[in-house]
Amino acid sequence: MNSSKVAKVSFKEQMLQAREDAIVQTANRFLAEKGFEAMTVDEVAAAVGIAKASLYKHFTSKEDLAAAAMLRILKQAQEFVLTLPATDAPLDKLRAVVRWSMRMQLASDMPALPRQNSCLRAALMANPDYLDRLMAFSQLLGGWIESAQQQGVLNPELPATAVLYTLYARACDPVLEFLKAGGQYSDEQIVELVLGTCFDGLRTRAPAK
Amino acid sequence: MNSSKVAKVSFKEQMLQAREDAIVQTANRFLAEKGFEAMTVDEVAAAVGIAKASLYKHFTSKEDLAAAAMLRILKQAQEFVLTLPATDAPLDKLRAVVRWSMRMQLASDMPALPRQNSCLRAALMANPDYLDRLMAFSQLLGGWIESAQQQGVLNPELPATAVLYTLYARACDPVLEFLKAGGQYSDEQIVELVLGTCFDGLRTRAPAK
DNA sequence: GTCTATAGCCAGATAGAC
DNA sequence: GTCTATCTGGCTATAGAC
Repeated sequence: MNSSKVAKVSFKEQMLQAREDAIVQTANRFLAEKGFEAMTVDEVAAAVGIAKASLYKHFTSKEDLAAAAMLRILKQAQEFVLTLPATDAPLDKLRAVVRWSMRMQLASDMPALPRQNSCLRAALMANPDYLDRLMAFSQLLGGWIESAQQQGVLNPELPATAVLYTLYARACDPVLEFLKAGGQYSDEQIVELVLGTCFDGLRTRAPAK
Repeated sequence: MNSSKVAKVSFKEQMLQAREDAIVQTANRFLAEKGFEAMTVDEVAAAVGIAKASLYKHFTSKEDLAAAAMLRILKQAQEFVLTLPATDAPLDKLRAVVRWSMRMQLASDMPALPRQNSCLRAALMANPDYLDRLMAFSQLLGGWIESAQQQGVLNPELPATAVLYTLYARACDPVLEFLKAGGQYSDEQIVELVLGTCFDGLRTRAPAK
């Protein structure tokens, strides 16, 4: 008897969690497609198929909802880097992370980074879980960057933070959108094209010695 | 008598034009700092020091106002490229244009490119003057890109449009904002840093033969 | 053309029944 | 917790006097 009650509660909680996931996933898509300001809570609720008031039982504000979506994508990024073989070279791991983020963007699953002067940014900076994860993720990538620089494959004259920001920025690079709108290239071609310009630049490479 | 009347009218028109320029310039700054959605017509009017209704005598809508600002920055870009010596190498001219756009961004004078799915974009695409200028500007840069590729200094394997978009995207690269927020580098250092990663990439260059 | 005042609308957030 | 219905504030845009 007791166990059935427990199972029942657990089932309810699972349903609740599943709904919350659906809300965040939907918000994530709208954030990726339209940005925080243009996204409305109404359309998120409508797309999920619930009333707006129900959504507000899960999230206290639009910023709170968007922050949950940003936290979700950050968690996914952390899960992704766990799948990378430890034997891979640091430079290859960095490339893999950028490739992953660009694929997410092309699939409309990557919300754009909030502007410096944005209310969403304020909400994120007030979220310790987000901040902690972002710092841990940045330190992981920062370690790879420094290793690659010591190995001589990544330009050692570049500040590690500048490299880090450059990689982060690929997740919201409008070049992907432009090339996709052109309709001339497949998603994978676009990813490899932009990945190449990111690491090798636009100039012609000197032939390897 | 007639001449004084003409002069008077001309003076009035000049004042009117000056006011309109002030409005567009202010709108341009807010577009650069907050983006189209977050900018309000109220704050533009307040910053200029006029009533909102007066602003609407000059521009029929918020989109119209923003389009005027986008047209203005495009005209400035066209004026800038006219100052480049014809004797400069194409690659140097491209570099100069990107440097100019990044300086404008750091000075909060460069409005962000509108998203593909934005009402501002629709207004711009409906503006023949803007479209014509954008096409002319793109063809000018496109010519320089192809020349640089034929000279072998710009990677000939990259599609010219991909190069063009990559250069355009530097004007709204969040990396500049991030590095500026860090407070560790001067604006000029940031510009040269990002210019370097754009053309030469993140990887270590093979030593020149 | 400039102003004050306001219309009209829309989106974020809430009240209260079930 | 979910819903319908509503409040509230802010923003675009306009009316009308001067």
